[in-house]
Amino acid sequence: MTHTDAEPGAPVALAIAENSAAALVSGDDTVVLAWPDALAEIDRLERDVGPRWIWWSKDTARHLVEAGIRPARCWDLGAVHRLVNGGWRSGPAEIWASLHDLDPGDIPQRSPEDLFSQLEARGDPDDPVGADGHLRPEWVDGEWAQTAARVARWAELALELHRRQLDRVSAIVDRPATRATALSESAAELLCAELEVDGLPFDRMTGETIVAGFVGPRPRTADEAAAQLARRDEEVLQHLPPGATFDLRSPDQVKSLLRRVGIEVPDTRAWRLEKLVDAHPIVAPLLAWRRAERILTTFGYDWIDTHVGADGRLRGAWSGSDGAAGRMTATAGLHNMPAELRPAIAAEPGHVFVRADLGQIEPRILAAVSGDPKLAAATHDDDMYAPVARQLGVEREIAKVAVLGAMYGQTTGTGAQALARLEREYPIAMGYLRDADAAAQGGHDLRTYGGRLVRTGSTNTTDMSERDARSRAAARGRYGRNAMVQGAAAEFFKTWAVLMRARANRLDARVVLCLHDELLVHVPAEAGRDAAATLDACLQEAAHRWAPIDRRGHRPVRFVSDTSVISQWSQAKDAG
DNA sequence: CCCATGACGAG
DNA sequence: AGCTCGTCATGGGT
Repeated sequence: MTHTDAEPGAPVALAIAENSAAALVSGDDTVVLAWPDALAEIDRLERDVGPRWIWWSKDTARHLVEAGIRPARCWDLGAVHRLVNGGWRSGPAEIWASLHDLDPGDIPQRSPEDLFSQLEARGDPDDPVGADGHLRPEWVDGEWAQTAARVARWAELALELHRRQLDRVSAIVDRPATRATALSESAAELLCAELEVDGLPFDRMTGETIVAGFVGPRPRTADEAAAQLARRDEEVLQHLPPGATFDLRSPDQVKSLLRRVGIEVPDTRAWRLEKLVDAHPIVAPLLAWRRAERILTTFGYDWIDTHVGADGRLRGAWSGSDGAAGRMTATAGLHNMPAELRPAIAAEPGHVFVRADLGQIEPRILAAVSGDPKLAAATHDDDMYAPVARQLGVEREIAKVAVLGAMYGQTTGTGAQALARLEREYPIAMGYLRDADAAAQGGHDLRTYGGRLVRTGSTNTTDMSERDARSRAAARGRYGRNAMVQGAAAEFFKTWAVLMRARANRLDARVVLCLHDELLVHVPAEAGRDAAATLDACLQEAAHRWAPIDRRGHRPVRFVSDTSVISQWSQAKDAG
């Protein structure tokens, strides 16, 4: 077999045509192996050599993870494309177009009639590139997987594009961390494949009991379900004159309902109604109805049936970065599960969770990326708002609101006066935010500390009123401000997460949930303490990469986490 | 059937 | 304070 002379970390491109073949390409050497026999060779290479696997997307990674192979190093062309170019789209056609300086707007779409019409109009099926220089959509959609030679070509293209991406990354000279970010973003995408395959331990009995507490027992017939609905509607409607019928699911009708009882509101959002619970006895039941309705429609029995497998794992689709600031995303409600349902996220028998969340991550990140020494000094406190408050000569709460307001572009409220002092005491950090705001308002794209492109996209304001145009620009400014901090925080979080992923294998531990500033790790009970220590060590390593210790043995920016060993996700820091 | 909007959960 | 995301609902369009 070939590739035996490869060095650790040497690029080996991999393409896998599901259930048929896998191609491995390194340098001039191309091998195609039958699937699943190819797994043995991939596994051997991973053990003996440890190459950097180059692939188009997480799809390839999933094939390995499903087979029990957990690679150490990879380069994900899609993930790096999103990093360098911003935005959501990162399919092969977009990657190809970008690296050949072609307009992504010209990427050919496969029109419906092509599905039925003559083959000859579509060009040579062995040639991935069309006359316009773009990847042919038919090739991208599946032709690449139809013969061994084409699978090999697909992997060869990946290897070639990897070289081009490396050049692009090197060209981003004002963001020297970009290369490191490309690696951690690739690893984060691989972690996403593992999160999809592994799933999150979910105790179905507990989950169904919690749901029942909101909406009653699981209805056995359609009539029973309808009766339950009617009963819950009646809890609200009984406060109206008899005969009044309003559909509580329609915000417009709820507005009419409230008008009937003398309450006039521009919208019926919960935070607005909560102020009006004393205005009429119908408001409190209405809010309770909304909470139950959310459980019923989004996190009820259907949700459990759809997303929890027979193995007691809750599964969704994961993405390593969204199209804005680059945070991880997940479907199946994994990122917005109501707190009441968290007891259902339970470690399996003989296992525990190690849970940790980063403390005050965004202001600490701001101190790091802006290089403000005074703000950095404040991060040495466990609660960095305390020293900031002393510096400003205000209450802690005021200081906190002011710092958050500066990062998020707050325009009103009590933070406003402290903002002026913030500008004076921390001019470098505040200047960093102001620059981001101004650039975004001017429609200039930004790059985070880790090198992610943040598109601000100047919208057409010609047929807008002056007021609308100004408020639009202000919103873009806030977006830019926020994205620079939130984006860098996301990069830092992913660095932490993928370090833990790498170290966790030794303990049979698995990262099972990533939640923006929080990690949940599932681990055999006897290794719980060890895993917790490892998680903290990974944070220190991530911190070292972002804020290296200086000549005097001094770490400029300190990062902190709250770590606990628990058996249910609900046992957070206060309880556990 | 697609799309915009409201509403709401999480961070 | 503000920003993201995904999800479900209605109600307007095609």
